[in-house]
Amino acid sequence: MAKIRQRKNSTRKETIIETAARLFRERGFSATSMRDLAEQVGVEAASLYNHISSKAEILQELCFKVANKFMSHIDKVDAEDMPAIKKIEAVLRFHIQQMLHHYEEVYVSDREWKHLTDPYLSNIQTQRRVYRQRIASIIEDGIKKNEIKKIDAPTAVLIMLHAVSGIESWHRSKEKITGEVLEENMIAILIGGLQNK
Amino acid sequence: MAKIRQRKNSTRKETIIETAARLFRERGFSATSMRDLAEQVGVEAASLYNHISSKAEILQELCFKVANKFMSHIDKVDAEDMPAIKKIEAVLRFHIQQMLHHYEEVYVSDREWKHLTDPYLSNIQTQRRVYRQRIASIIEDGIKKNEIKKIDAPTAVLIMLHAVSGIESWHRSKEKITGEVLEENMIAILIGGLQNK
DNA sequence: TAGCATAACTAACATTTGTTACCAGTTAGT
DNA sequence: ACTAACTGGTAACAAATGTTAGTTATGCTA
Repeated sequence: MAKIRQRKNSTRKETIIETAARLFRERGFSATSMRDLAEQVGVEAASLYNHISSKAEILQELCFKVANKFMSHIDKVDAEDMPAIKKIEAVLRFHIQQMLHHYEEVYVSDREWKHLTDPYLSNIQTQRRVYRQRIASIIEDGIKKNEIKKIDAPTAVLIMLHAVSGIESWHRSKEKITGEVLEENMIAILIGGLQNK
Repeated sequence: MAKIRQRKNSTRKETIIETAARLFRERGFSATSMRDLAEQVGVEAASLYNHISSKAEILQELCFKVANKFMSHIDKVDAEDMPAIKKIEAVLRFHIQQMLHHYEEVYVSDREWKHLTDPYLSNIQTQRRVYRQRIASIIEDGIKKNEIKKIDAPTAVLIMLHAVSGIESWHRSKEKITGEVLEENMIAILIGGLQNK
């Protein structure tokens, strides 16, 4: 009887969710069937239900894991005492690094959260709204202190966050510059674009 | 016998495709069924096939319509005689305006092209690659002429194009600034971020 | 080695899916 | 008025979907 291929120190549930993240990224949540997932895991579809309770649960775990990670990071940054522009840079760098090193789950939770159902859907929508609002507040603070250009803060947030999701193209491209260089380039353009000079 | 609700001067096929664009944006291509679409159009699912030949065809039409539009615009811009940074600005403004005024189809073709099947899939992938490459070339030209910061051109392209897709959030937000103000803000940040000062 | 929890399998389910076949009104051109 | 092209409806299809039930194999611990 074929056992689930256990990747290093992770439970079977974690293995399933990691694999699902990859498939959800490649094909989207709706276009990924439980049989697709099972095949990639090396098991029959029904066997997945020994570890997870539904397809929806997988997406929930992915989305909330990522949401919590970003939320607690901005807590930390916001508590520190530094110029607003530095806070924005810290948040941006965190996003870039997460997209570099936890690509699949970050990308999926950003693109596929719409397929959650209530109450999880409302919950994640609220979290996303709050999160963007917090970044906007930091930007507005930076504008007041003349660290940042006089621009519409929500627009700046929208640009920042969406620009980062472009790292998906980087992952799929052949001739990659290194992650570090990518990060510095993105910072140069985006922080350069926000900063008052 | 219920007739298709004819919107102003458009054929039935166009009505179907417009409605499909809206649903594909809201729910994604895979999560939109032909029965969903039929209901929104005000018709039975089978009747749709009097006007289109398959679900896939709808996505194809959307994707290639948008791709052609962007491709022919960059042709025009590239042929003109202006500084590289101005060309980039022109391309960026076009993207912004398209996202403002043809939101559904632009957004859908950007997000859902992965669900095309060959030969359309390969075709669109090539077009997208070529398009990004052309923008990158303009940027590299601008760097040579010291109009643009010394940055990695493909990274700049990736930021530009993905930032624009953030306009989706703007469409869904309550307290909207006007489209014109949004455009100027995006230009300020992104062109400001690229420009050598 | 016996026992038990874990995790795999097979079979089947009720729905939903995209699509086709076929038929019936409607409309436009002769 | 006759015909042909349209455009709608109903019924049905095979395949795919998420999930459950029931059973069997595995491997750890006593």
